Amino acid sequence: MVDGRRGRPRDPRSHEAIVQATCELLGEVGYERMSIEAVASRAGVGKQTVYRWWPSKGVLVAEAVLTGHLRLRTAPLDDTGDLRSDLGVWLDELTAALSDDRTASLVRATAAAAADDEHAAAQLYERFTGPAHQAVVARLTAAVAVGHVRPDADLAAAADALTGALVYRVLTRQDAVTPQRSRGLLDVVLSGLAPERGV
Amino acid sequence: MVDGRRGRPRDPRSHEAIVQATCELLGEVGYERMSIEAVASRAGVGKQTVYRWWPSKGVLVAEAVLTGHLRLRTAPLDDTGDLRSDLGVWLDELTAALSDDRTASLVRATAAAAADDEHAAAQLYERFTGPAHQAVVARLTAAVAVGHVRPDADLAAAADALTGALVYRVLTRQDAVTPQRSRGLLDVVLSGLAPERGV
Amino acid sequence: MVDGRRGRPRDPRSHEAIVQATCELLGEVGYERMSIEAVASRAGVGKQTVYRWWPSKGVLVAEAVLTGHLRLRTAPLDDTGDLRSDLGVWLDELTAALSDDRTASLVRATAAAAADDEHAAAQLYERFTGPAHQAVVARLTAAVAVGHVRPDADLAAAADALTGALVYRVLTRQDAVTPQRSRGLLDVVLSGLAPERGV
Amino acid sequence: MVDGRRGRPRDPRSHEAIVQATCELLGEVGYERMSIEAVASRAGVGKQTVYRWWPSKGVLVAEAVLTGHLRLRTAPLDDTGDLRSDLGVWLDELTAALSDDRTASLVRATAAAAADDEHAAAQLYERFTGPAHQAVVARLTAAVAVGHVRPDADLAAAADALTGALVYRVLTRQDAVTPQRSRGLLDVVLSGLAPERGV
DNA sequence: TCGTAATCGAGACGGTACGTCTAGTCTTAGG
DNA sequence: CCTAAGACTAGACGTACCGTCTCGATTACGA
Repeated sequence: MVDGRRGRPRDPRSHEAIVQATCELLGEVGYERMSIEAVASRAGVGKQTVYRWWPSKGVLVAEAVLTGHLRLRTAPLDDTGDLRSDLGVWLDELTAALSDDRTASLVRATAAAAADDEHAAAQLYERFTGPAHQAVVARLTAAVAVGHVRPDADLAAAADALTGALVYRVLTRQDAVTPQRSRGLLDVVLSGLAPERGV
Repeated sequence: MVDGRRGRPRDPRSHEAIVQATCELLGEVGYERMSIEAVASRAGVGKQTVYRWWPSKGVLVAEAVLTGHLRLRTAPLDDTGDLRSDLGVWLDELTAALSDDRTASLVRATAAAAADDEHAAAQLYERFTGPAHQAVVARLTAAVAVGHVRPDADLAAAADALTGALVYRVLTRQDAVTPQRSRGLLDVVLSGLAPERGV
Repeated sequence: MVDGRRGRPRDPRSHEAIVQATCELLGEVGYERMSIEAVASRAGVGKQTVYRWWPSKGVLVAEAVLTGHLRLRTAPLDDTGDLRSDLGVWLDELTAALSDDRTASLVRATAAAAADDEHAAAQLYERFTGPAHQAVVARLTAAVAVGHVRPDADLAAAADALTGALVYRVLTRQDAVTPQRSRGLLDVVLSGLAPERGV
Repeated sequence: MVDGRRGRPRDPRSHEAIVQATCELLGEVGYERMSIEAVASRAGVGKQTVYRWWPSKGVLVAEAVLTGHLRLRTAPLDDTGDLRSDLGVWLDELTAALSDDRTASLVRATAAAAADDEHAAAQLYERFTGPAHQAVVARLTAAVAVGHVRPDADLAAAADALTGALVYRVLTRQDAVTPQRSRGLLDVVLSGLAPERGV
C-alpha cells in the first residue's frame, strides 16, 4: 500500500525555472543581494517549493550554477601527445570563460556560497573543483608515463597552481587574465615539470 | 572659523572595539551571518557609530580583517641570496597562517566580502593582495638580476601561481596545505623559473 | 450507465473522524489556531476529503460543534404546568453545560465562526439559536394561554434576555454563571412576565 | 545615566495610524481576514512597529476598537428620577449603535478577538463590558434606594439580561433590534424589577 | 564660561527578507 | 467516484536586520 510513491509527483518545470531564475539573479545582483523571494517570484513559484528541495541559499546557488550554467570543463583533457598544446587548450577555455563578466560573476557567487556554507563548498568540490583538478592531474600523469614530465614532480601542486592562479584573479577582481599571462603561466609550470634537459 | 576640528572628537576606543567585535563575530558565524547590529551590540556601541565610519559591511570586514588581525606578510621578502630559501620562508609563513582555522575563516570572510562588494575588493587588493604580490615579484626580479631566474619568465604569473594555489585550497575548503605540498609547489615554480641548465 | 451512484461511495468513518478531530482541536487550541491541515492530519484523512464536504472552516466548525458535540437542548421544553420549574430545568441544563470549560470553549469557537462567516452564522441560527429560542417562546406562549404570563409581554424579548445573558458571560469570559445568578435571572424575567397580581 | 528614557521616543502618529487602519480593515473584511501586514501597509508603517507595541492581533483589535472607535456609553447613566426613561435613553443609544452595520461588524470583530485571545477578552472586559455593566447596576442601585426597584432583585442579572440580549442578536447576525423589541425588553426587565404592586 | 558642533549609546522608524505555516487546488496511485 | 498522500501557487506569520532618524548626554573648541 505504502510504496513511497504516493501523492503528486514533483513538477520538473518548477525545478528548472528555479535554477534558471537563480542564475539570472546572480548575474544581475550578485550572491549577497539575491533573495530566495526574488528567485521564487521570478520563477513563478511558491517560496515553499524552493525550500522543499534546497535546504539553503548556498546549496541552491551551488547547484544552480554548477548544473548546466557554468560551462567549465570537468571532462578529461584531450591527449594528442602534445602536453603543452593540450593544457593550452584547456587553459584557453578556462581563461575565455572567466573573461566573460557573467561567468566571472557566477564564479564569485559560488565562492561566496562556499565561504558561507560548507554544504555548498562540498557541492562545489564534488561537482567542479574536484573533477577539474583530477582531469589535469590525469593528463599530467599520462605525460609522466611517456617521459614528458619528470616523475618526481608534485602534479597536484602543479594543477593547483594552474587553476588557483586563474580563480584567484577573478576573486580579487583583478583585470581578466590575458592570453599572454595565461601563456606565461603555462610556460612557468610546464618548464617546472619538464624532465632535465641536456644533462 | 570653520576648521574641520570642532565638536567632540571621535573616540578611538569605540573604533577599536568595533574592529575587535567584527573579527570575533567573523570567526564565530562567518561573513554572511555576521550582522552590523551584532557588531554594535558586542562592541557596546550605537549602530550609528558603525555607520558613521564605515560605509558598508564589506568594507568594515575588509578593514577589520586586514588591519591587524590577519597577520600575513606584505613586507618585502628577505634577500639572503638564496631564492629557494627566501621564498620557502615566505611560503611557510603563509601556509602556517592558513592552516589556522580562525585565519582560514577570516580569509574566506574576506573573499566573501570581495565577492559581495567591489569597494571591499579594492581594499583587499590595496592592502593585501597587491603588496603581497608585489613583494614576491620584487624578490624574483632581484633573482633575475643575479641570474637565478631566467629573464624571459613571466614573474607575475609565477607569483599568481604561488599565492593562488594556496588561497584556492582555503576557499574550496580542501584540507589545509601540508608542508610537503608547499615544497612541491615551490619546486615546480622554481624549476620553471630556473635558467636553462646544461645548455 | 450514469446512475448518479458510480464510483466509490463516501466513507462515513472519514466524516465522523473529521467532526471528531475538529471538536478536539477546537477544545485544545481554539477556533483561530485550528487549521484544516491539523484536522485532516488528526483524522487520518486527506485535506481534499475535508474540502469536498465542507466549503469553509467556519461551516465545518459550526456543523461539527452543533452536531452531537455541543449538547444543548433545542427540543421543546417540558410542560409540567409549573412554568418556573420548567424554565428552571432548562436554564440549569444550559448553565451546567456552559460551566464546563470544554463546552464554553466550543461556544466561543462557534461565536468566532459566526463572526467570521455568515454561512456559519446561518448554520448556527438554524441548528441551535433559532430552535432554542423557539422552544422557550413556545413554552411561554403556552403559559400565556393558561394565564401564567401576561398576554401583552414581549415573549421573544424575554427569551433573548434569558439566553443572551448566559451566552454574553461566556463570550466575555467572565466567571461562569452560578446557580444563584441563574435563579436571579429567572426571577427577574418571570416577575416581569407575571400577570398583574392583586390589581 | 540609565533613566528609561533613552533612545528615540515612539512616534504617536504611527500609533494613531495603526489604530485607524485596524478599524477600517475590520469594517471591510472582518476579524479573520484582517492581517497585520495589511494593517501595517495601510498605516504606512513597518510591521515591526505594530509588533513592538501590540503583542497579538487580538489585543490590537480590542484596543483599536475600544479606543475611540466604538462609541458606546460606559459613563454613568443619567438619573432624572425616572428609571424607565433613563434606561430607555441608554438602551436606545445602544440599539442605535448596534443597528449601524459598521458598528455591528466591529462588535463581532471584538467578540472574535475575545474568543481567540484571553488578553483581548480581558481588555474587552476592562474597557467596555465591565464599565457598561457597572453603570447600569449603579443606576438600578440608586432606584432601589428610592423604592423604584424591589430590594431583593438580582441587579447584576438584570444588567446582564439587558446587554446580553442585544449583543446576542448582533453576534448571531439576527436582524437588528427594533425599537419595539427594545421597548419590550425594557418592559419585561423593569416589570421584573418593580416593587410588588398592590400587595 | 559660555554657546556651537560633532560625538556617543540607545532605540524607534519604514522597510525587506527570512524560514515556517496554512489555505485551497491539483495530480498521482489505488480501493 | 472516492480515498490518502503530498506537491503546487499564494501569501500571512512573527523575527531579524537593514540603514536612517531622533533623543538626551557628553566632550571639545572658539568666542
